[in-house]
Amino acid sequence: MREVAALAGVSIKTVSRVVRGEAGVSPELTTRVTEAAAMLDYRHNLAASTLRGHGQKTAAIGLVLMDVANPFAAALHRAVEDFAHGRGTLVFAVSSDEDPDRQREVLEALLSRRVDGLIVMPVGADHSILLREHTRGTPVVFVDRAPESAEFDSVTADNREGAIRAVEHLAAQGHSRIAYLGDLHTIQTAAHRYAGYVEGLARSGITLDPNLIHTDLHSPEAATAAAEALLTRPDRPTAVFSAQNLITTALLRTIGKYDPKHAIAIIGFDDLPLADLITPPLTTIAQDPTRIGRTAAELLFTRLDGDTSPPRHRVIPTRLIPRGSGEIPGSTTTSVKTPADRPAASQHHRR
Amino acid sequence: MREVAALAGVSIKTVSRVVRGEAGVSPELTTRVTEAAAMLDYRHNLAASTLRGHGQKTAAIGLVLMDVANPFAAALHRAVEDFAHGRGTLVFAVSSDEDPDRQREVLEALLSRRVDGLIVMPVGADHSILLREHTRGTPVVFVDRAPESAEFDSVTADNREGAIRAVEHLAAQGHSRIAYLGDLHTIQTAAHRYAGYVEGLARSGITLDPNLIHTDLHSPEAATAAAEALLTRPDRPTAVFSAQNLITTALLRTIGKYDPKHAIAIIGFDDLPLADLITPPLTTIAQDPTRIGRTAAELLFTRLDGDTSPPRHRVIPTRLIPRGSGEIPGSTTTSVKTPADRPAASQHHRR
DNA sequence: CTGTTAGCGCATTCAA
DNA sequence: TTGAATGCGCTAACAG
Repeated sequence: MREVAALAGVSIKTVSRVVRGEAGVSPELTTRVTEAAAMLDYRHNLAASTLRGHGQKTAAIGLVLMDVANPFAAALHRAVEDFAHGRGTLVFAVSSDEDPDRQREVLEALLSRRVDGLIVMPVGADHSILLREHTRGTPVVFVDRAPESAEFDSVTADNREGAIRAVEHLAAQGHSRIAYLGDLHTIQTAAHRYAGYVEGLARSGITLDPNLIHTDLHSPEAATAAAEALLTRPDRPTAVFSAQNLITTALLRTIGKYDPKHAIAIIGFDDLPLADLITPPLTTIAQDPTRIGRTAAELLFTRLDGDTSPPRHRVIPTRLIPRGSGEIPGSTTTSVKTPADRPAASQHHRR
Repeated sequence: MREVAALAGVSIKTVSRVVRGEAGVSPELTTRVTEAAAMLDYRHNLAASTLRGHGQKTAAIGLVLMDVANPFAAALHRAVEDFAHGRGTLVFAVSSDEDPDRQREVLEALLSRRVDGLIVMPVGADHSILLREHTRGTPVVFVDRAPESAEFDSVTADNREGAIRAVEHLAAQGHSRIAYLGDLHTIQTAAHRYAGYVEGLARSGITLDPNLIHTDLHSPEAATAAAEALLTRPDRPTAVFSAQNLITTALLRTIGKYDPKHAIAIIGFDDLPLADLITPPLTTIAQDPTRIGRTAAELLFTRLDGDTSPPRHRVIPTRLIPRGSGEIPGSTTTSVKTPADRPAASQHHRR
């Protein structure tokens, strides 16, 4: 900057003004400075600028996801990026892998780079780092999962409601043996979806059968094993509610072997890219990651703009997308299969 | 930091040493400093540290993708993140949307934050910013697409070879009317895949038919329109090579209407998440985004470690994954369909 | 093993 | 409208 000033024959401060686009520099000097900067390959150093100026803002935010490559997370990331881009802000997206230790690492890395704010898909129950940082003045928004302590802003999908709808939808098709496959119970969304499953059964007047419930499925292998266990039972379920993306995929890969006629109804939580192209087309409870991300970014930037009102908790509705797999009918009664049910069923699962 | 030093009763430099984990501080002072830091909620400011210290490294790199939400890009991102994480480096991932103007914007944003290096999926032909930055000393690695000027390191998939393999595979199943659907010709990968298509036809002794070729399909709508045009031709193709992900998806969504019996063979470039679950299972030329990303990160960090050898160009092989759709046989001759071909065909497209 | 001094690149006083 | 001084938070080089 000194060199540019020298070459342009002005003071350092004038260069600073031009570079930052401040008003109050004569056009002539402006062009002289611009040219000198170009000539010297000068580039403004935002880090140094931040050190001294404008409220210490780094114009960068941190986004902690379970995995930047997860489709849900990636869509959310994109929405946050777009909003931030409009505000001249860059986003550091990092993966926690649902591992509290790794989350701590990445949070420290983010914080030591003095990000202006944080959007976090929290893992684990220990949010001490975030709490400390929050009281220190860094805005924090939770996404996908709400904190136990409602001190942070949050944006979540309506997991419970979505799960209820899924179960009621299956019950409405005549199913009463509805199985549940879900992720780690420690993950809040999983817990909520399970609660919704239970509630959905209750509302439909169906008695919960523990034999049809598999939780804590956190790997494709575990999901596959659970699906196999379920499908090989003598009294196997007529419908399955799969409460997570990867579990649904594992289920779909497994079910062909045990249910070649597609007699078992399936609803998956969270939409899948090619859900409409598989056989039968997959009925899903779709979340809206783009809207969740945008909403989270909105909340964060509102805080960055100085809003200090009480924490807000936004809940984004889910959407049931009936495509076929969730509309395969079951027998209306639990124990007896009337012949009348057969034709209807076959109509649905025929290609 | 000064406050921490005061509270711990040491000099500011000692605090610096402790915070940075430098050797040569007595255990006693270390704990005193650590406690004081905790008490004051002190956090190290990496930006300021960078300003003064260790070769001006910010421990952040920039990753310019076409879209952080694109599955290929997201997988690549994750690989880069993992490698960078092991080196204490954070990554700014941004989306260019294949738009040169937006790319310029995000590059400026990245560069003004003084990232240590750049991994870029380049768009457009004007790489002046990158060239300037490169000569200024910032390592730049191109991914997915190689620069015309071979001055930068690059990591690309073997697009041409993959396309050749796809076409030869289709030809080997007896197809000779093999259509091509491809993205914008200005995108290097698209051009290479097209070149591979042409070469594949040549090697198989098939005369190229311009009527079966649709390029510059850069939106789902364009892809759908092209697919419809192709499928409603009187002399429609018996096989289609779809050279891009989104185009393949559009094709699959369209083809059901015109080819309910699955008589047309399809190979798609780039693997799809549920490719194995659709009907018929989709044969693809799979890239390895994880390996591409890791390799790019390796090259970048090698440069950051001071390697100044000539530019390297790594080409990552693709893999043909036969799943069914690419193995649907065609008639061995172009004009005559012998009855003998029929049964074989039906075997394949039956569910 | 510890402390002192100087200055990274820039923006903010305040003065001209 | 422009410029000179001062310091942001930190670390390198050099003492002690």
